[in-house]
Amino acid sequence: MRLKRKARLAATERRQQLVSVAMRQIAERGFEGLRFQEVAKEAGVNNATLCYHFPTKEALIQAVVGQSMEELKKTRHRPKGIPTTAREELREEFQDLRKLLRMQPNLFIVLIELSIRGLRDPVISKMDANRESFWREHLSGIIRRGMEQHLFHAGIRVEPAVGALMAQFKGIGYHATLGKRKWREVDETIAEIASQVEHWFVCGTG
Amino acid sequence: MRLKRKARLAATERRQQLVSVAMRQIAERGFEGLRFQEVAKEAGVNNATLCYHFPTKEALIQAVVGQSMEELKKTRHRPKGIPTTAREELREEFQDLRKLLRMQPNLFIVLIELSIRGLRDPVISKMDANRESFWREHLSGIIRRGMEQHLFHAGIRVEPAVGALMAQFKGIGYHATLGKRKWREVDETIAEIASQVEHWFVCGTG
Amino acid sequence: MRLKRKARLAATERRQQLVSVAMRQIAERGFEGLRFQEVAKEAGVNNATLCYHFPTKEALIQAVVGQSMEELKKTRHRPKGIPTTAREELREEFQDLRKLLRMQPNLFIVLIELSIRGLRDPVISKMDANRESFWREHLSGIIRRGMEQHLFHAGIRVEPAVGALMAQFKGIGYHATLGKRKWREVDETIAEIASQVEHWFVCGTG
Amino acid sequence: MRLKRKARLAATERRQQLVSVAMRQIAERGFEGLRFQEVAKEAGVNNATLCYHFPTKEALIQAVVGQSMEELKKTRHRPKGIPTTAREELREEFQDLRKLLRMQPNLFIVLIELSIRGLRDPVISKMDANRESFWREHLSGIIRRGMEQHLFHAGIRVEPAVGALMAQFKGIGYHATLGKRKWREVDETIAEIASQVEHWFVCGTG
DNA sequence: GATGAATGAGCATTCATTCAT
DNA sequence: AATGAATGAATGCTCATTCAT
Repeated sequence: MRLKRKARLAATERRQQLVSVAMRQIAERGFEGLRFQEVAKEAGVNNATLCYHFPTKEALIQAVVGQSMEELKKTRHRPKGIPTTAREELREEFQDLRKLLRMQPNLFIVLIELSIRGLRDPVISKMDANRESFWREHLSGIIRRGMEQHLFHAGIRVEPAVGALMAQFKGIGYHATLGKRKWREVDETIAEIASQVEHWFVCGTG
Repeated sequence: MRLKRKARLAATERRQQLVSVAMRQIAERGFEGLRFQEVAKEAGVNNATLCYHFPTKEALIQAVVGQSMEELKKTRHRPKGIPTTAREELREEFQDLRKLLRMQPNLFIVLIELSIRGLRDPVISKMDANRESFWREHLSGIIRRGMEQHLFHAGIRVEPAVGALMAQFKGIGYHATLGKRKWREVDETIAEIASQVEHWFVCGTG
Repeated sequence: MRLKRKARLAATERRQQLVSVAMRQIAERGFEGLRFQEVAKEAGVNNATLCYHFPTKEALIQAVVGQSMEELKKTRHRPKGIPTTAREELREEFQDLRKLLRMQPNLFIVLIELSIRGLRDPVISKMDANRESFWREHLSGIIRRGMEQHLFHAGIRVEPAVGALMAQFKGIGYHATLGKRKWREVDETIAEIASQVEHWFVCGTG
Repeated sequence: MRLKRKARLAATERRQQLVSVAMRQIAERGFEGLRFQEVAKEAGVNNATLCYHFPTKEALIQAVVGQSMEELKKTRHRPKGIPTTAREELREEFQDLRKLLRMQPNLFIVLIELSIRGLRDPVISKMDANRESFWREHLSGIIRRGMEQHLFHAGIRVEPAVGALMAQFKGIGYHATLGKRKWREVDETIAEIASQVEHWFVCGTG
């Protein structure tokens, strides 16, 4: 009936929408480039409405970060019914990365921005450290299982290997995300590094 | 007469100083966190003096970028009197990275910020692309020489290999810079990846 | 069914409660510091509920003012069965003031705020003027009766005397309220001024 | 030459002007009604110019308070070449008050607002307390001198007398300022109370 | 009677930039 | 070369108020 009145959404839906918009805008303009007004405008609501749902800019950013972490977990913790070899687990890591890069490119931008913010903001830093130690554990597990299964070389020193792996994964994400590369090129880079790593870890590939 | 009399510096010296301060502040607070006022204050000059030397914020940032590139080149293009093998060239790439990480940690922060900015700012994007294609050429050269010298596997596909190398270098820089790691850990990561790459490229290491 | 089910109060009760809360908050933070949100929160109701009962901030303030006036009258117009002398009436004025200061300290803050508001808000100004002329009449009556009863000096000029009395009453209230004094000090001040006034008005005290 | 460019004032002059404007506006609208924008507009400068000279609203208010105190002192500490009796000193207190009320009516509004603010703001409270204890000393001195000179009754209890005096002075200021009275009425009130006090203090006036 | 969601108008403050000196 | 004073354009945020339910 009214022309002006915006469709009144339930709080959760509206928040979801606002976070979505904010996330896209962060990917476009960066954390510091995020403008309250712009988010509101794009969401089609008033400035104050945004403040109603997220009382401060920081709160909005936190919500975006929270959702990013959720999406990360969603990809990682999918059900794996069939037990696999460590070699396949390793391959899947690369596949996950590839899938994520394609389906959630904005997520990577946000994560990179987040890492940088971690340099200055101890709260973010802590979150980042947690995520990383969780990931580190995960990768350690794969390598150890590979060695137990006698699929990986016995001489692998787990700690440095995990560090290298993580650096490589980050490198792929960083290189792909900030370089505006074509999928083909990204796929090749992933394939190349995956082969290299497999060659390095797995027995009998030399 | 005056006690507090500001040393009236020559333009180039003052500019040098201002760029230096700006670079440090960018490393501390990021590009978007850079504040004209703060740079001026830290440099001990007036707000307007900064504007005199760098009429816009963009100009100041450009100067910082320019100097960053200079420093990058300085490390890269040092005189290499003795001709070396491709294998040694490759090793030196990793050594350069290691040295740079240690001696110019701020430079990496600026470079990462720069990459992100490249997503939004076409001027920066262009600069980044130039730097990257230059670097790509350099790495291609090493690999090709390695193959010509029959030190590297004949089957290496140069393009993907270079892509992987670059991703790995970036990964190391990114991982080391944004993770507040200890030198020991960084060194191990570099060593690990360097071994892996060598193992992958060089004949007779399997 | 609901545990947190808000008691749905009758309109008058709810209004009473809200005015009470508002009055306390005005005493705490001043008229301009009064926040709709805060009143609602302290009353345990929603923002909009407050607006339902008091459509504008002005309406809420008016209600507070109204209640303040009621409380003032309550103290003043208590039943005085026994006829008294003007001297005793005068003494009682001071006693009333003393009692009111002790029992309704917030009331004084509100009244002072109100006077200031009267400088800017003609509605308040009018109310204040009414209250004052009513009070003026009351005091005039006492003085005139004192003179009729030959208790007070014959030479008293009623108008200036009333003005002085009012200024002194206000002074006591103001001094006591805004100075965070101890009761003992307040009592002494009242006693001193009361003696002085009596000495001035009443025959045979010189 | 330029039409738009405002005359560029020296910092102190501009600050003086801004404080003046702010003081008038505080008298008109109260401390909380003070609007940065309005002050700037009335002073004929930009919003940001005001911020340049007074970085926060609080700073501006402090400046106004500071100047108010200055003006208070100016009236009080004028040179009194001729030595006087305590009786004359007392009379002069009332004369000072009368003069101040006439020449600096805004000052009283600011002082009353200040007292109220003191209820909530400990900094202001402290300042107010200082001013009051200074004033208390001053009045005590007069009374004591009066007693030493055998002009005042020997039985005067100094502390309560000073308290009463202060309350009466405040009452006069408050009554005159917030009641929009005519000078004639104010003068009569002052005269009345002055007589009363003198009658009370001074020997042989009964 | 009560409320959650939404809003418009307004506010202090920030910041890069300008200009006369 | 350097600066103090000044500014316009934002920006995040507050608050009384509205409205459909």
